Amino acid sequence: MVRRVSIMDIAERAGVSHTTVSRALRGHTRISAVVRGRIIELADQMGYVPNAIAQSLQQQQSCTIGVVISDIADPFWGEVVKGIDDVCTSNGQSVLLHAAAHDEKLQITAIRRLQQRRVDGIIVVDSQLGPSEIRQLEASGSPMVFINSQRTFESSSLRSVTIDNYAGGAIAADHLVALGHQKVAYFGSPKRPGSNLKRSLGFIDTLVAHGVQRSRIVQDECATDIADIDGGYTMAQALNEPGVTAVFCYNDAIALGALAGFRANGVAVPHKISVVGFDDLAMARYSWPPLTTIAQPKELLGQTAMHNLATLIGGASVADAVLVPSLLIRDSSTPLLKGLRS
Amino acid sequence: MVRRVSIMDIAERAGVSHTTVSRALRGHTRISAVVRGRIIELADQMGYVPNAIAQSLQQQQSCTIGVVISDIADPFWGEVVKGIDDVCTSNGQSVLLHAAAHDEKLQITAIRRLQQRRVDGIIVVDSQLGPSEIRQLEASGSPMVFINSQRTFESSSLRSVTIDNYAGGAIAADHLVALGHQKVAYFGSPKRPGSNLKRSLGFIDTLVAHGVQRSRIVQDECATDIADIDGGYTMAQALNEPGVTAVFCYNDAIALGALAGFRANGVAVPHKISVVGFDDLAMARYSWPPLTTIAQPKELLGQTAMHNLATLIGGASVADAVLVPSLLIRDSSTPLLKGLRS
DNA sequence: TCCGAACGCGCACACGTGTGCACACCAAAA
DNA sequence: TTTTGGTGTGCACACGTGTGCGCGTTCGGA
Repeated sequence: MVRRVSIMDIAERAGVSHTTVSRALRGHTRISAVVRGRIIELADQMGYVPNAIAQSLQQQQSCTIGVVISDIADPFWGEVVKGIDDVCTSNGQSVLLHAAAHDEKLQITAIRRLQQRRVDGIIVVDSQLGPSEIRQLEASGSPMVFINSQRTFESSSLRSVTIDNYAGGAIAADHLVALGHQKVAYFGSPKRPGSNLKRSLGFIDTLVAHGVQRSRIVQDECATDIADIDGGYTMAQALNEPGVTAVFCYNDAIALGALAGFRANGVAVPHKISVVGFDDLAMARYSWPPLTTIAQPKELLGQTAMHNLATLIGGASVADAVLVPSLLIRDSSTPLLKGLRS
Repeated sequence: MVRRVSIMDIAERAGVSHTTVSRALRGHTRISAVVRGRIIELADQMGYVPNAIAQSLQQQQSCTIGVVISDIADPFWGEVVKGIDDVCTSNGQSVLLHAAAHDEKLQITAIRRLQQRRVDGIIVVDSQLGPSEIRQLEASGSPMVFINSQRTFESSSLRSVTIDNYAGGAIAADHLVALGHQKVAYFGSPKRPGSNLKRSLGFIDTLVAHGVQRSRIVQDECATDIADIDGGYTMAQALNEPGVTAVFCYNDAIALGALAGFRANGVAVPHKISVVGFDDLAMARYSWPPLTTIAQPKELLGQTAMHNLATLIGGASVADAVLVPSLLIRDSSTPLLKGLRS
């Protein structure tokens, strides 16, 4: 941290007290126009940059938001963070970023470090935290909002913003059943146990409600230590269930990998098998074939979380938010009959 | 910022001065074992969280790194930030993120805000800043490192970490010429004038050196206000030069869009046209066809920048770093003869 | 001329932490 | 007993900023 000019330095040069400088720069009333003018000019000329650290200490607020994120390189979370950052900058706040892979301990230490930095509030993305940690965090008093938490929790002070994963799974099932598919697969992600379970449950329940037999729904999961897209590729290659005509994937990354995996196996999408993703990544529109997917409002997710966090910080209370996903039909899914014809 | 227990509170409860508490918690010598034990226990029991803001003010360093980024949702920058964050967390530092689109003014204001926060150093990614701004920033005294800056600059104190864009373009040209292509196109990105120019120059110079006539090299550019991938799509659709058998794209996003655009036009890749990208995004391996590309060491870019920034902060000096890209041959490029045969 | 009000500014403190210096205490050596 | 040296602790300050309160000055009205 470079030594920089302070209001004391300006005060000395201007022949006034630092109090006067502070008031002049902050546009306080009851400072004579001449003095104010001279101080402002002097500050500019001396290259004064206000010390936000000292201000934070004095004002007891840092105007800083902490964000704990499982994987910053994931394009999905990138869009969410963009939404957060948008609201932050328009609020005059800054974002303190801390990565913490899908791991309880890492997330807790990240949160602790943010609390040391006295952030005004914290957004945790893809949280793996359970009831006991939540209770502990409640006690710490920091306003917090969880985006797409992997575990549900009850809390009076901590809030969540979530996509309706169960509904998303149901929409995918509706879509595939409407296309005539009767034997389907689900490609899951064990790294996100909560949302994975809900998407699969919504999917399976709805299939069953439409009369699909449970035995005709097969499930597979990625290894936990590989990237989603690689997992999708290997699951597609490994799929060895005769008669499966459609796959619903936990997310677009898995689905995009699956497209490549099926292609490598000579299984035509969508003619032999339909593929449905989840998220609507920027890439999904341009894959081959363009991916049918359950779209999440990614930036809105971040913006909503940030808005709710801001009201929490303001002392008011907000409700948990649940955003709804929507079906985006492209070319990777097709009616069964058309598929059989080919 | 919630009111939290301070070392003064602990001191009062322990019946000692805050000095003693501070020393006990920091593991200072010459504090009796009994007193230290009691203080540590008390701190734990009272839920003490050290105030990093006060520490920063006292120590004159914030242990915080500012990052200015053009687009956090861009998967390329996501990987770079990951590299930065890795080094930061292992150094015990935090990352203050500020978005600032491809715009000089925005980047300057972002830097100013980071300086107000008294970050120990700043990394600017995809900078558009010219000599006059650079000189201004030099005067501010903050250690800074630029990753893939769009404009070259001379500076005694500010450092850069760059991929060798010219060499990357040359590699692409070598590859395509070796495959027998004699009429080629370049799909550029005006949003990044510096790297765009270098990649195209390296590409064109090398083509010419290999005997390709200048008139047989066509160039196109995205609109500035749309996403890369959309731009690639439209450029591919608009390409109306008979005889062009290969395209080198500014980056993978444009190339992936181009793959879709050619497909929509019924132009087979690589049989009718070869496509080469730049970056090696995670997706590039799984596109159809898998994308030949000039790979950048993305995480290494971030790590190197962070390492160099750390030494700069430590008062030592470092040299500018130039990392070399490498050719990754996949299926989107193919020999011309084979292409003609189909 | 006198008095109250408004104005312009500084003193002193607070925020939470770390540290140089001094001081008190105790044990061992002279 | 005095000196020396080491040990454990507190005082007072610093970091840079904002603000309640009080003091001196000026101005307008009676």
